[in-house]
Amino acid sequence: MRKGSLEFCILLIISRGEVYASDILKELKAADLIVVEGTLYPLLSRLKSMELLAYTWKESEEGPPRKYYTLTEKGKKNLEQLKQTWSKLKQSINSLRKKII
Amino acid sequence: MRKGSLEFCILLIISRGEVYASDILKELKAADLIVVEGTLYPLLSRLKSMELLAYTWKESEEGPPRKYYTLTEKGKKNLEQLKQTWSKLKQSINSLRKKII
DNA sequence: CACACTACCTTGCATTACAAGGTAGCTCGA
DNA sequence: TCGAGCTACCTTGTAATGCAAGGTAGTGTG
Repeated sequence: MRKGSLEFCILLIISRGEVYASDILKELKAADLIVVEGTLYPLLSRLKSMELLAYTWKESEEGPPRKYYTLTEKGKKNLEQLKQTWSKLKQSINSLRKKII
Repeated sequence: MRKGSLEFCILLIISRGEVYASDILKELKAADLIVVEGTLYPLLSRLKSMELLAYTWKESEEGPPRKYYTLTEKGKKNLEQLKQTWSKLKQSINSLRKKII
């Protein structure tokens, strides 16, 4: 019915610029969405294998290297799709709320 | 993360007046939400066992009797909760969309 | 009385998210 | 120089959600 709004959020965040997992978790937390590592990593892997995301390893100045993610062309298209899906879902729920018998 | 927007939709529909399963499916379809029987019936049972819904059997003028559902007090409270959850999710996603780096 | 229709429900599977736990590189202080 | 702690990655097992497919039974109609 709604195909995971989390995926939508992740793609939104990555669309704004190269980030690595901890960045994403921070952004989600800032937006008041609680997500844990055990959810995020498998999802990133899945999106990678679906070719919606690409990553490059980058050295960090403090600690181990990081995987920085970006959207592929396919990922950008998919994000546009999800924006529409989301907008439709909002409309549907709105119509259910307004329609009082 | 979002605890099923479908449950929200079902409760919304039932909150507007006594309905039976096929009514709900029609309403969902009218709102452009595709749901099938195999999804709806187990969900209704679950909501019943959670005491959010109650039903009464009613004779039909054409065909077998129907289960008409209504919200319990608990169900009404739960629906208010879900309205808030939904509103927060919308805000969260909005904030992610607006915030362009 | 058999067939079609309506309305109920169940089973098995795929996907999604979480809790919990595990590996390994890097830095810093003793 | 080495080990404790941090950061960052990932995996496994489990619960919940939703769908596809199929099944049961009452009712009306030709």
